[in-house]
Amino acid sequence: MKKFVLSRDENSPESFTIPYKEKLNSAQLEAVMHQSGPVLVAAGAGTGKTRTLTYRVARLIESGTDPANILLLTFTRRAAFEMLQRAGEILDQRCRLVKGGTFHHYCSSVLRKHSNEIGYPDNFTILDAADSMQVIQFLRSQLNFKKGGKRFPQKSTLYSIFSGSVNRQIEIPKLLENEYPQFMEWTDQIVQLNDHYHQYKTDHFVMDFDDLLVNTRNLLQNNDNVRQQVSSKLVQILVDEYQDTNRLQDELVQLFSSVHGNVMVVGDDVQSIYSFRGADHKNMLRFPKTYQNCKVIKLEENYRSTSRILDLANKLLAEATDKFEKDLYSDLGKGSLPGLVKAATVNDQSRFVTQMILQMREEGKELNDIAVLFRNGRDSFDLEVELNNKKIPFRKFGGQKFTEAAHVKDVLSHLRVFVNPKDLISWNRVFMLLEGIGPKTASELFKIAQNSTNPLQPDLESITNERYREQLKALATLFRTMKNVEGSVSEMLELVVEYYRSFCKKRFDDYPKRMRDLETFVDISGRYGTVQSLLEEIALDPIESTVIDSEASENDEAPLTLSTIHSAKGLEWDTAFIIQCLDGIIPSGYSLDSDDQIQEELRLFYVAITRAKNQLFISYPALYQSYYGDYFSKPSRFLDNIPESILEPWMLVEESHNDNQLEEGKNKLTE
DNA sequence: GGGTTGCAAACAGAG
DNA sequence: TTTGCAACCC
Repeated sequence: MKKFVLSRDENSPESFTIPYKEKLNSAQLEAVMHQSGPVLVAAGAGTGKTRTLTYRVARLIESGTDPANILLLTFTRRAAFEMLQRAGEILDQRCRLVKGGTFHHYCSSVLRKHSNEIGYPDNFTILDAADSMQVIQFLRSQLNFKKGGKRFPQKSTLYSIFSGSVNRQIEIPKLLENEYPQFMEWTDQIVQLNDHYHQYKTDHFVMDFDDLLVNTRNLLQNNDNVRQQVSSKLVQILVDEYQDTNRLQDELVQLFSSVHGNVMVVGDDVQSIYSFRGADHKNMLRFPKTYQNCKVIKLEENYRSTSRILDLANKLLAEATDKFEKDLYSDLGKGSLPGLVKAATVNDQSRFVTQMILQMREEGKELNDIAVLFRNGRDSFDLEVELNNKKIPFRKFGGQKFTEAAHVKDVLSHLRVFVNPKDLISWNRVFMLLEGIGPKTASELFKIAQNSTNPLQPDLESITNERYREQLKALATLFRTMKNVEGSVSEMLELVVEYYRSFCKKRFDDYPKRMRDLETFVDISGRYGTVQSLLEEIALDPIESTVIDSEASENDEAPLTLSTIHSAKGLEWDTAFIIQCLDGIIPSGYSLDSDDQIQEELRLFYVAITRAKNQLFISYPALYQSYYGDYFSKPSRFLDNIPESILEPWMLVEESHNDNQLEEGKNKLTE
């Protein structure tokens, strides 16, 4: 095919309203002003990656690119939202029209538009990881694999296998051989189960996260009309956090940019921390080879952290193998020496963090300039209690999500069958709430519902069992009343929540708290236009638990941030605490038998450290309390070779009335 | 047969 | 805090 490029009268730099030259360094400016063709921006931590993307969005719009023809792909929805908001502030509201979001979001919107081309209706629903696992579990029990008591992999393992195979584009047998040799004897059964899983998803009009990417890729690959239609609207494509994209996403970028070829990817290979999800930082190394005439721009000056924090980061990275050589430097002064805090117990660690935060707040620091970072969601539990006691408001990112809690899933299942009556797993959940109904009866009822003219008002004639006939009538009534208020998402949700109240009471000891959660959920559900969009948004961007909690509280002080390191990616704070830096936590105990995985844990630790602008505390408890008992623990191996001149040891001393003279460099704890 | 209940065991990271 | 499994009731 021939291509004719329509030229446009570019604005001259002088006519821009934004003084780009003053706001950006030369490398950033080059990236922002780049006209057309592929570009790779290799950007170290804190070198103004976000700033560059933000200004580029504004610049493109100023130069006359229709904002609706710009696609900004980011790692989280929040990141896209914040960047476009910033762009809007420096330019104007046109920036809101830019398409921004994650790969999953964008693919989902493409698929809704073209669902018929791939044999789906447009009301397909999205399975989150837990839903997918339930489907797998259901199919597994149907297939009934049992053989001499040999262990068949758990549903979560099966899910990782299926998902890994898709995202890395490796066949299942090969993947088993490489990563799960202990399950190789089950290869045939696992492959068979995967086939059933695929069949299930097409039969029941559901897609999992991976399907959003795969189906979009397949659609664009197999249907040239659609590919042209989609990619001709993507005049400029920007991809953030490119080091954490996988093979499949790489292919998508190629398809999206196939008409215009204007694609800028931005990333930092040493911040690649998502290989467990199939991310391959070699995408970055490959990029210049895949795209001919690709320009490479490096951002190296760090604008975030003081040099003492960078010294620690650089020192740590010296241990990393397989990376681009890169030394971060900054002009922000030396700053204070990062501290390595040894606490006696987990609770002492929490008291230290809490008291430091209180002290900083006293000195005028804002809580939202401070973050506490950790490896696993549960590593902050003790601290959360301590913060609550001291009435310090916080928001937590990562870990268990609000929408993953059992009571929320119960309620959502009702909405899901309402939108997509073929969703068997949700029906099962709905039915199994009823007294006397287990998996077997639930499947029977599902069949009855499917064979009825309206599955939401199933034909109950054939049901002889009086015991649940009444309950099923109540359920049918619920769906009928929901239909009546269709259009008001909050009202529909409220009906479900009221219906659910008695089940909640029966199922949970802490039912008042759970009901309060659900009521808050009703309150915030007004922001979703339709039930379908509520379900979609929630699957692709689950609500954090603390959002629901803080919605209820009246405190308007900007809160402290607690976050897993993974969720803290791309963000920065004046002060950061990294807690639970124990060997076995970071690096995670799961990673110890593979060198590649330990390297990834090291990069993760690097990401954590480079979140801090001014002050950094790394802490660990000397005695670690696990559910199984207490044991003495060793600080992270990554700290082994760090000299005290780079990371200063702190010790915590209990305040005592007859000893007021504390030595220099020591800090005290008070009750 | 099918549903419920109680106990032992394991527990990442996220779209 | 959830999940798998075995023993126990309708």
